[in-house]
Amino acid sequence: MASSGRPTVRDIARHAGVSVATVSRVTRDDPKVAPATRERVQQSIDALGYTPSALGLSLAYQRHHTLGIVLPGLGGPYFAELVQGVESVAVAAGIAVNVLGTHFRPDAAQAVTQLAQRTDALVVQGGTVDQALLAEIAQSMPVVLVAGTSDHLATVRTDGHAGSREVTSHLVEVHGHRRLRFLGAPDGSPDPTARYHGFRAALEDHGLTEAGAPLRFGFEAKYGAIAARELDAEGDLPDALVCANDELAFGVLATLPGLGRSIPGEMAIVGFDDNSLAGLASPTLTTVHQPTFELGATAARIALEPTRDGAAPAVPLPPDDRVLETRTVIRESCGCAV
Amino acid sequence: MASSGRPTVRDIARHAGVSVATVSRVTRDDPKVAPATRERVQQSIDALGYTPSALGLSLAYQRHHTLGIVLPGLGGPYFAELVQGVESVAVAAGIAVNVLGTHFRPDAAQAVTQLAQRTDALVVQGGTVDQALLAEIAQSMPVVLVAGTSDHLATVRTDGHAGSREVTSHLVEVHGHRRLRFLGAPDGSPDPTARYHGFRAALEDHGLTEAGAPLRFGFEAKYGAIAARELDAEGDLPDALVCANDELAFGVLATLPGLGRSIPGEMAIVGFDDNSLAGLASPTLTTVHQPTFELGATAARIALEPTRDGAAPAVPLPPDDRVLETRTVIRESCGCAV
DNA sequence: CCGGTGGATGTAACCGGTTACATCTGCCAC
DNA sequence: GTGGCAGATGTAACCGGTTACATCCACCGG
Repeated sequence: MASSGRPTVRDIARHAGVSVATVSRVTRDDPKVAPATRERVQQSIDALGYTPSALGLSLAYQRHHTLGIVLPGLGGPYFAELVQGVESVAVAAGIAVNVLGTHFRPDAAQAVTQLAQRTDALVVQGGTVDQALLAEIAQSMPVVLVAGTSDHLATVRTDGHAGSREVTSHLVEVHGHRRLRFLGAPDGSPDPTARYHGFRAALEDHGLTEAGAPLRFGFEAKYGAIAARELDAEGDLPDALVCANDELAFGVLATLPGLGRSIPGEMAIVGFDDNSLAGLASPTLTTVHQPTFELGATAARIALEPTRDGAAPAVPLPPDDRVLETRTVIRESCGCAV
Repeated sequence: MASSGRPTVRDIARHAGVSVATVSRVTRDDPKVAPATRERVQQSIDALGYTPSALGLSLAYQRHHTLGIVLPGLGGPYFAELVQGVESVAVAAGIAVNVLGTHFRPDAAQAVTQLAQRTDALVVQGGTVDQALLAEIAQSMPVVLVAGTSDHLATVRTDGHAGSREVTSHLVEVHGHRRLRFLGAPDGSPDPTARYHGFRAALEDHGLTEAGAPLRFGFEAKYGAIAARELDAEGDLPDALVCANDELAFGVLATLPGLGRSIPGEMAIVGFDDNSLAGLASPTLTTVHQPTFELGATAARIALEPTRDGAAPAVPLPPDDRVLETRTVIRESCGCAV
């Protein structure tokens, strides 16, 4: 039945009049094949259009040559850039990337468990998966947590607390703002939480303890727009708005001026991430730069390290905590002229 | 060596004192097992923490229980929503989704070929993969092209030409604009191309043949911002700007007003897609609604259809062309008061 | 008492690769 | 002429599941 479906090693072996071992040697460029035989096998391979099955290879090598990455969802430039960072490393190592979005999936835990079965290592965005589950998975394969902290896992993150504290201090010290609010839900994911705490720390540094409650919203641009409309409807705006990420800030930026409220005239605004849009919108966005691409690339490097030389037994990763630098980028939206 | 690594069927069989066939019957809920035996096997399974290997299952069933989706990249709400549509169908069918971003990958063709090996069906966004390659893959597995046309493939799309023509006509007929420009590179992907041609058709309908060249930019918000700065620098704005998607429109919206140019006062603007942000920004965005989620869901349904009952031999899909409805949504940014 | 029946279980082949080890060949040195 | 060796190739087991078919056994009716 060589006719149905894709040809297999045994089809090639029969066609070329050799054994499967020899065919395998040819496909793997094993030098222990006589030139004439190699030539004959190669012709059969070309004639039948043979490609080794990924499934068979995975089974034999006990390796999938695939890296899994778990995110809440695919929306927004942060995740897009993170994934690109991961891919840049994986692709260079000849490893495929498998992206899983957990947002809106009730069966996230199960989906991650399945993903773990189809991959050699996992890169997980903080706040997407229960840490107990992750710790268990991490016992049998490399798992790297991005933008989160853990006693048991390898982590890669930036210091959101310090960055947020610094940019908030700028608003208070340089521009003299005193009524500041935070936009973004400071619970759930570790990143927004750290940023909120940095914001609070800066306020306390300056004796501003009466800060209003954070505006609890999701992290996509549309929530920035919704928040902007609410703020406008409330009447008086705060002096400055510290957003959990740039996306939210753009949502505000695309809404408030249209409602007749000037930025930064009536209200200053700062973001977090330093998106590609941050330096281009008007006013340009004051924000905290974080190396998102590098975050993904570093996580991928750590995750793939134990898998590197073919033979390694995919040992679990030791706990570790790598912190990448952030940098405050002052532009126009805080009120600074340029 | 039952101690190292995950337990297999044979480990369970030994532990429970039965054959592998019986273990397999228990895991598959085959009724042909005596209750007492089933109980004993189940205890061994629980004791050793056994889960059938996805790899073994795939090999035996010749099926991956995985659907692949190919996109240019993960940026922007359009793709996020498309993926969610695909996932909604796949997850309900107990099928995993594997997302591949081809953007910035020099080896896109190879990556897609690999993906095809690890999945049962493919959903491909138009303009990401060479059609000849797709046609070849489609001979051995179901492939659905989203937002593209083809003589040889099953396709699902919306009529971007008609939608774009309609919204452009609105700008001309209702608001009397005569100097219109199109934002977005009208080559490469089929979607922007169709929208550009619809735009041109509307102009010709009204005898406006002197339209300027399209502003050739990518399709992310940042390019909207760049275009806005260029337009502002040029001096006089067109009467109206027709954007290839909402993202671009928001880039413009987050930039031009800050440069002192009012929208829609000095220039009207319309988008395409009807993002979640479209009704929230200010001015609210006039745009063409397209059922993005449904686009993904429909594509997934078609792709998975031949795979549905376990036994089917994954027959290639017959060529087909399904067109989903679009609807023009008039809001404020075209100049209409609300 | 014996043959037939059907339910429970085991054996072994198969899915598509890799690879340890065995075998076969030709050549060389003694 | 023969033993040893090395290089080329084949055989068969293995990775982790499923499943056609064989086997075993208890029970039944004649």
